Amino acid sequence: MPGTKIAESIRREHVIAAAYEIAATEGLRAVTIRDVAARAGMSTGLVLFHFKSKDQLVLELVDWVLATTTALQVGRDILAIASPLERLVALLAQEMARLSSEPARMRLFFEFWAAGLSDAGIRRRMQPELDRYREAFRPIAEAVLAAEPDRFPHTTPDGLAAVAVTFIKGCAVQSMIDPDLDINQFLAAAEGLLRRPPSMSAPVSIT
Amino acid sequence: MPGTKIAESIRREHVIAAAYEIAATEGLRAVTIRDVAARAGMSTGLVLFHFKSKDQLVLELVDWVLATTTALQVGRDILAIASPLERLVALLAQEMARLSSEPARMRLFFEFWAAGLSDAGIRRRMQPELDRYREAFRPIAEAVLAAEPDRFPHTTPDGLAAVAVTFIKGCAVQSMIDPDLDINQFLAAAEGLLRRPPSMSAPVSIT
DNA sequence: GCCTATATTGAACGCATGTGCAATACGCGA
DNA sequence: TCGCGTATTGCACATGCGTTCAATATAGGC
Repeated sequence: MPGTKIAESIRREHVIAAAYEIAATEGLRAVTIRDVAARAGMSTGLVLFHFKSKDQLVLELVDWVLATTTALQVGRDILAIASPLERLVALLAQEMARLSSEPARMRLFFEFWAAGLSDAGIRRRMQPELDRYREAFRPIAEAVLAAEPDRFPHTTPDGLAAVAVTFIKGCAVQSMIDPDLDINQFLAAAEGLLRRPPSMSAPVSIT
Repeated sequence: MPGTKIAESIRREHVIAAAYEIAATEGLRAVTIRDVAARAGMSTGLVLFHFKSKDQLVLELVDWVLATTTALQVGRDILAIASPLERLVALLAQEMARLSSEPARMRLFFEFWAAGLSDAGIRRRMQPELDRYREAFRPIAEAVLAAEPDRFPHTTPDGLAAVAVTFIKGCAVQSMIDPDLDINQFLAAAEGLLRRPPSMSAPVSIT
């Protein structure tokens, strides 16, 4: 006995949300049509009516996770920092704090990452987003290199941007398995490594 | 019609090797009793005779992968470096080169990592190994802090060791999906960040 | 108020998987 | 040579999965 009709866009949102909740808490392996349908409060057939197949559902879940994970926001407070290197450090601090504050989301992100290695469809969705994220670091990386050319004799802006992103990824990976990771302690060490030794500026504050 | 008997230890090695080959190339999801048995050249029943269950097989595969992945070798050439910070940089370079040279192994490692978040059995096997790996960085981290106390005012040896390991993990994660990653370019940027600005030493060479 | 397109249901099918098990072959000590 | 414990086989079973589909309820145009 079919129930009341609901707008397609709302149904799709409910399904994606249900799939995300299951994937983020129990892993991708636990995402089944039946469980997703049950959590979304509908029948299994309806899920496959709105999403043609399970693969399609997973791919749209990838898009949904990426849209809320790999968007780099460079706020005015960061742009206002005069020293390029300090600006980069501040941006690193922001991203590490942001990504490590949602271990469940990062955990799913990396599960997709691993899945993308053997699943061409997932890989095709993730690669452009990741490239865009790294590219967002390029302007600041260029400024850092221009400010201190002697310090980076063999470094390209792309290389420095890649290093920054790698550092963020490492932090996110670590925080997945260690939710109590002390980000401040972490940043203090990173800051010491990055900053010029004779510096006496105050530690970066995380908002 | 059963075949010739073979020593149990050899059988177990064959099974683990077959499981590793499948997992490293097609992902953990592709590891099934049947496929592992086929690749190892035996029947499905025999696999479950030597390993009581599939979970048991996977757990032993975890051990096998960890044994050849998270062992930190600090050679004499690195110990001979006078400057603690240069020693740390050299060790980072060695580990990044080592781990990124085997993307298939790292890929499986991180798949276990993700699996450990929802599978307590896998987590219990990995956690001690990872702690040991990080602990291996502690002596060098202590030396770095002792050599330049002004540079790291709020940093503990554990914190610095965690940062070093995180950087390595980030590099390994990156190289998984991007096998053509230019490690040298990567290291040049990292070196510029880590080293004291007026330095004029030669780039670190990777063996 | 009917009628058609669409949404929705739940059962059914086919397939792959983990596991159990009875039958059988092997190697070794007596 | 015989017998016994162990290794080995391949099939059968139950389960869970993705997917299909006929039946049915809903909403909106006429």
